[in-house]
Amino acid sequence: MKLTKKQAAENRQSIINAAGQLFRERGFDGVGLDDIMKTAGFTHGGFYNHFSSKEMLTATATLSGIRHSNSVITQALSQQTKSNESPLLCFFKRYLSKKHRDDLSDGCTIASLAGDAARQNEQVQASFAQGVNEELDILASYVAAMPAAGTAASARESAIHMLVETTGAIILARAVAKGNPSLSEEILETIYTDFQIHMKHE
Amino acid sequence: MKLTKKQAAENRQSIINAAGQLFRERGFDGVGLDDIMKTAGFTHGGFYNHFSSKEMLTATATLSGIRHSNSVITQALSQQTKSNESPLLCFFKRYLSKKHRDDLSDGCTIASLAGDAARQNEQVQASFAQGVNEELDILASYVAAMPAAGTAASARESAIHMLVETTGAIILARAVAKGNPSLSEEILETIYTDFQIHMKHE
DNA sequence: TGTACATCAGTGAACGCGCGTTCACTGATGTAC
DNA sequence: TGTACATCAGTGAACGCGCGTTCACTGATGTAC
Repeated sequence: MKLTKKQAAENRQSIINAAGQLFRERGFDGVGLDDIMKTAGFTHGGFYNHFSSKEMLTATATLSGIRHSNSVITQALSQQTKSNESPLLCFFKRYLSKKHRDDLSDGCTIASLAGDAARQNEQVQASFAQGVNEELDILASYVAAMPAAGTAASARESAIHMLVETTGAIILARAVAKGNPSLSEEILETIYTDFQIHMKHE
Repeated sequence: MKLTKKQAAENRQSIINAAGQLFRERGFDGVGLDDIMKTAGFTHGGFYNHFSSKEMLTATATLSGIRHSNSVITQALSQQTKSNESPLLCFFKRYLSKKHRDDLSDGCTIASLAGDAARQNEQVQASFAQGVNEELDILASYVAAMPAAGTAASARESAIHMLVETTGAIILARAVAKGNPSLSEEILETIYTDFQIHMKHE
């Protein structure tokens, strides 16, 4: 039962999407091809018609997942907010919320998989780096367009800073959430409050 | 061949130490009890004489690993540096170095395992949270003792900030190291430079 | 202090189970003529 | 435009292998008397 090229491409994308979701939830090592193919709606023997190995899927799903998260950011930054709240601060509020902390499968791919990516091969890390760079570009171009913007170099530095603080806070908040909920919230709130203060000064 | 209580306790600690090192290197899911027991110098059947499950070892090795890292920090902060450089800044320089980034097995336990800890049960996360709180205490009491110190609350906020930035930077730098070495270094340098500037202002 | 026995940290083999990968087979699609 | 055939995305079963866990056994230690 051969499929049309379009149908085959759609099925391939289903596998990538299922992998992205499950990887974010359980990590690269915590998910089998069996789970992924079942989630995508197929039997797992057919996996190798689309990818040569689990590592190839890992690299593909990583970039696809980060790009999906990035598109959410782009959308959030382009939206007008009620009141005169900055869209960036508004996004940080959502990003540093308990809701996002507890939502592994639909949340930020960088935050969910950075720890795992450290132990992956060059190919997976190249995908990860590509996604990170694209997010930095989004943040830097937003900062550069702000009223009190400095140089392009300082915009990129700000972007790196924002990325490190937001992902770092979520990663740590998740690591202690079940064991010490108040510490987890304290971390998120401290970093968010700091963004609030910083952005009023600019 | 029963052993003295002292010998048995030492052997138990060997297992914990081996687990800590291997977990930092390869993550909780990436290491088998076989590897751990072999590294500690035993056959793997004996594991259950010391721990009731892998999860119990995971919780124990996590706290032990973080405490070991914390003792390194305490030592670094109490040391006088040549020139009048701050011991804290000096520690950050070492923490945010390529050497530390590439040294998973002897490096910071929080940074190596935060991503994995997010997917562990309450018991492991309680250990993780305990270790994080102890590190925050170390940093906060150091900040509180600085010449320009503010309130105790602001010292803790500073500590959380430092923890999030340093671990966040190392985690992201590791995630892209093999795929984009210059991005990896850029992240480390940007965060370190920011600490330099901030600490001169205080 | 000596003796007899329970304890328990080791060993090494075995157990199910899930994993990544392979393979023979199917049958609709896409291509060559 | 029709026909004949190669292609290839599916299925479902099988393969080794490594994992966490269990178990029978060993023999020195620690304890009860």
